Amino acid sequence: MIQYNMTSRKQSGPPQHETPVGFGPHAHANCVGDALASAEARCAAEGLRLTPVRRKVLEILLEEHKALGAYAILDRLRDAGFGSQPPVAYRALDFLSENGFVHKIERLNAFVACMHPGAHHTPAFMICRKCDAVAEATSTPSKGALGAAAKAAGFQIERTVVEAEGVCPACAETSA
Amino acid sequence: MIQYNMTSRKQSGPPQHETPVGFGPHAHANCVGDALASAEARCAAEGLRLTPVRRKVLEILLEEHKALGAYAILDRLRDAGFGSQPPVAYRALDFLSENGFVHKIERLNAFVACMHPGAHHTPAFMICRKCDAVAEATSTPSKGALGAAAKAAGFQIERTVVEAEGVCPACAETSA
DNA sequence: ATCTCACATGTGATTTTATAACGTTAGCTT
DNA sequence: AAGCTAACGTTATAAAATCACATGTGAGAT
Repeated sequence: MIQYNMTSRKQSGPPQHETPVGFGPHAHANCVGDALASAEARCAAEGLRLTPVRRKVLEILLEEHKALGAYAILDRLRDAGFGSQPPVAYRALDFLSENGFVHKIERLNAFVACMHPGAHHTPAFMICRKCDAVAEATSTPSKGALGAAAKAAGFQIERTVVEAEGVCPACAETSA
Repeated sequence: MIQYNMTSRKQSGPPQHETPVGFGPHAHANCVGDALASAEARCAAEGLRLTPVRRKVLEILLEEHKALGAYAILDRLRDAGFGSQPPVAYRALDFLSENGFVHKIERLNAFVACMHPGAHHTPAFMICRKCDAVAEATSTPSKGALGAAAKAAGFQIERTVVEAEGVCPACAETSA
């Protein structure tokens, strides 16, 4: 199994947009630990309460490193000894997504851990329809055709959902 | 109530992208009739079967001119004497969206009639969070930051979801 | 003309996703 | 300790989507 870095910051040539997080293997233990630590730090700094359930949900999403439905998360919460009714998961997910630690993938009715913690950003996602792997990039939809259309129409954009569905490199290879 | 044209083709200055459909009033009877006629024509030309249920669902969406959930559509189907179980609506919606006559708004779990019938396009939507009005524009997400990220990651885009949530001109005025 | 095969529809049941409502608990503030 | 607020646990229910299976229907083959 090849081993390459997940972010492209250190690679040869990503042009001028933010780290398009790639697919494939990477230093996962670090990635989980670092992200959790950074979430804790930010919560402390901003007076947000990263309670055990919330922390566990974030950990689950970081561990899995793919989009999980609320009920899949709930199963894991139950296994870990937390409450097992839907609101437990949904409330944690609400908190985490309001604060940018996780994002909802509308196309899948599922959730992923944020790959650009800390940064204010307008996320964009690449979703593999074969393996459900999800990679996060950043987009600037308000600067392209959509932004122009919004301006022309007098529409004030507050939030954008940008999701691309397709086939990830690994699955493309497998099927070939 | 002001009266302005819905398409911007005839207006002063939309740059070089396709007709960003605007919000607000327009010649609705024509719009519904024309769209239905054009759908019928295209189905005839391509050997697609625009059956009564399918036609009715398209008509409902054109009439309402906003995003409707499958169950809202189902209610109207029942009133019109069609079957009243969910699959009736979902199957018609599947057909219509596979063939580009309607689009699903993932953010709302709802459906709208296509405003660019006939054209192959990658739709983008502006959704008013106050009144749920939806305007359709076209986007070129594969040409911007997302396209670059996909290329860098080796991800093959097959389909994109682009939805902007915000406030439409009418609602912005009302609240002011 | 009728057979047949693919496609479309009707219906009941079920699954999946999400929220409402309400009491209890935990951590702060005073 | 009293009182406040945010978080949690649980029951119940709503909303969105699909499964499974019987029935109907229309176009081409025989």
